[in-house]
Amino acid sequence: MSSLINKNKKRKCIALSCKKILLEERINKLTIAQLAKEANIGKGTIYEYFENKEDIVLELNTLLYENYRENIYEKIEKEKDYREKIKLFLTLIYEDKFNCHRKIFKKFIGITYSSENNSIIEFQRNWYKENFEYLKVLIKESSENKRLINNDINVDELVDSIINTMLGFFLLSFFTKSISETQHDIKKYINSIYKK
Amino acid sequence: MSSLINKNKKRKCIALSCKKILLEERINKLTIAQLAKEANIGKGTIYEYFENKEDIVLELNTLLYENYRENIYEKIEKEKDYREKIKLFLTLIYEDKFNCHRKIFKKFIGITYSSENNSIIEFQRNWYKENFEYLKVLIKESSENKRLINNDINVDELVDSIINTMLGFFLLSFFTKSISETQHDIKKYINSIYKK
Amino acid sequence: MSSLINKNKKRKCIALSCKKILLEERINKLTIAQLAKEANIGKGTIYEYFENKEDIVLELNTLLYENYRENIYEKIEKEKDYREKIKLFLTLIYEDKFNCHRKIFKKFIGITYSSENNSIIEFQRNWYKENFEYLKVLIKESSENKRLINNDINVDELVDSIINTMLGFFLLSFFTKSISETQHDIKKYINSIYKK
Amino acid sequence: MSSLINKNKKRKCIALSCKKILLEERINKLTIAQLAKEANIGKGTIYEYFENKEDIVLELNTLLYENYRENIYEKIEKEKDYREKIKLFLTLIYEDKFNCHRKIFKKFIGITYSSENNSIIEFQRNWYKENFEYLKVLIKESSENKRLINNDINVDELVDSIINTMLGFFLLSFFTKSISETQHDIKKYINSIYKK
DNA sequence: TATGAATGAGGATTCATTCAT
DNA sequence: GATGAATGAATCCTCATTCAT
Repeated sequence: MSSLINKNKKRKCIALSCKKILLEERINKLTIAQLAKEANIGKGTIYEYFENKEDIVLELNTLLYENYRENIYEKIEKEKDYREKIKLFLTLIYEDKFNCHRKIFKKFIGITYSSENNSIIEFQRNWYKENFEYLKVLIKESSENKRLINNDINVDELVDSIINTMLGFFLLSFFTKSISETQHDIKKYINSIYKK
Repeated sequence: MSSLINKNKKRKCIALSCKKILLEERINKLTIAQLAKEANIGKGTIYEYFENKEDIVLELNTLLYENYRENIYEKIEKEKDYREKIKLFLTLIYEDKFNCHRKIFKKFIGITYSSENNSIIEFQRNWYKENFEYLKVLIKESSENKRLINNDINVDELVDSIINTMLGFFLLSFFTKSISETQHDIKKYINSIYKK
Repeated sequence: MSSLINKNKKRKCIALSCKKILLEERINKLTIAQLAKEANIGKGTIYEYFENKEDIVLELNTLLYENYRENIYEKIEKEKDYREKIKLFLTLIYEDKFNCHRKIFKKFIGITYSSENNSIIEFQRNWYKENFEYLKVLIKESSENKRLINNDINVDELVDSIINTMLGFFLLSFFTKSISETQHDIKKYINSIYKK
Repeated sequence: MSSLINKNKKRKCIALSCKKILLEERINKLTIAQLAKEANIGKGTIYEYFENKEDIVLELNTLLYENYRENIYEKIEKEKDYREKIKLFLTLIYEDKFNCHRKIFKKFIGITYSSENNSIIEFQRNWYKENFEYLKVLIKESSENKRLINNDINVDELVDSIINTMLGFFLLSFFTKSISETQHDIKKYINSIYKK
């Protein structure tokens, strides 16, 4: 049992070693040899813990995502106003402290749409579900206090569209806008779904 | 002069040969040798027309995108109702006839977020600009007839958020929803920005 | 007949175009494509005038060597003192105006000892013969005025050893000494074969 | 520690496999595939021990040069007469037993003047220094017994010129003279620097 | 005579993976 | 469990050369 825990620790350790390299290089420049060196272990050892490279990147992404989530959930908790909570939910990723996370998430998206790895697809589905549920609660709470601009809208549909929009903003933030513009525009967007 | 035209034709021809392979394989399984065979030309010939593999995929993507755009613009033209035009703009990509386009676009997104190729970044920027301008016209026209649910919203911000949402829907259509659900949800989303 | 002359002119023209590239790149970076571009002719045309790349470099080397020879012969002619003539014969190559020549000669030596091209071997043999004869005359003349330190030495042997030494100086000038040191040392060397 | 020794042994082993091929082919015909085959190892293995092809040839040259040096130093030691020692120093390379060495040294010179490899330049510099120091000792000893023909000459300059001459003889031995002529002429040359 | 598009053999190099220690 | 030397398939890309125009 403790062996399993150790195995898990080592997995994390290896995956995190991968982070430094991935921040500097594109994924297909990440080599097992390089990774082994960075993690101070033998090349063969990596295969004791991972099936392949994508697995490692998935593990890294999961770790970073969990870290990111904990961080933002905590912050969102502290905020009392629900509309502001929602804004935080969509914009905290653009804070400087998440620069690395953003870069890795970007590369992970690259893999997601290049490979056909099932674990990755699974991760994406879970990401959606989690965000959906979390945002749904926020929206419901917020709509009790603030009136949504559209009274008739189905909450599920609204939540869904917000998540889609959030994803779109994230993706385009790498190409068409600056970070601060993105944050600003997201806030405007959130305001636009509420009555004045 | 005619040589340049021919050169361009050949570029297209080679890029299109790439399509068949790309539909079946992931990008890093697309080899120059395979492509040369498919295009019935020598490996060296490919390098007369393209700098590298990414260039070819970019050309293919551009070709398909232009074809897609012509197609949908034509259809949107025929539609009289502006809200419907917008719906078409966001949903036509999910029609069966664009199945291949969707698959290639997906792979292209994979490259976009994996590589640091400047031409690809340029393509993304142009994609955004074009869509922004096109959609802006539609929104303006539509808001004259149909009243937007949010009277005060800045049109640019609205257009921007719709494009972001459109992109988000597209990306998640590969993982979380069926094509028909996606289309349905997009229509609901568009309706939600108008008064009843 | 005039066709032959033209053919020769073109050969020279192509070979000279090769110079610019060769000064910047190592020989195996010199490509026919690059050369054709520089010479403003078609790739195929080059094969009308040359058998292969080594042939072109040989032609270039020959051209430069002839130019160099004319130049130094002229200068040596002007000098009256025979010991000084000999010094000029060995040191003029290190003048700034022959920088390019030196670089090309160096690359040519690289080819000489890498390939087994017969024309190149022939060129080397002729180079030796010519220099031998030319230097022999100088030595003879000089020994009539200045007394050689070694009275008994066979002139042929002396000439031979000087040419060998000259070659050695040239080769090591690329690695172990500065140009000015080389020139200085050569002069000392020449002085050493004469009585004070 | 013993790993380092083994690594070095393997390097030598690979480099020596290169010898056989190099004796038959020119350098740019020496392929990694061929070399791997000859050395009975995988192509990839070569890259565990060497950076590139030039590195391998440098290693081979170094090995052969060390072997050659040991050999001649031993022989020179046995000779008592210092003038004869010097003659041996300049002529032993032309003995039949060094036929292979000579051929490889020739090819190495080809690389030296074709490439811009720093390690190779370093090798050349060291070669000069070593020979200079070694020959200087011989000259000094010899000049105590035999009187140099030129009493005033600076020993350093004399040594330098002899090395240059030695190099020149070596280079021209591939083109203008037979081995035996070369040996003969070198001996004459050495005699010429001494009084009768 | 001149061309330059087309070629494809060929080579360097990479790197995930294995397996004996 | 850990290792890292050995591997060789796989791939990109080059470039001399040809030949139809």
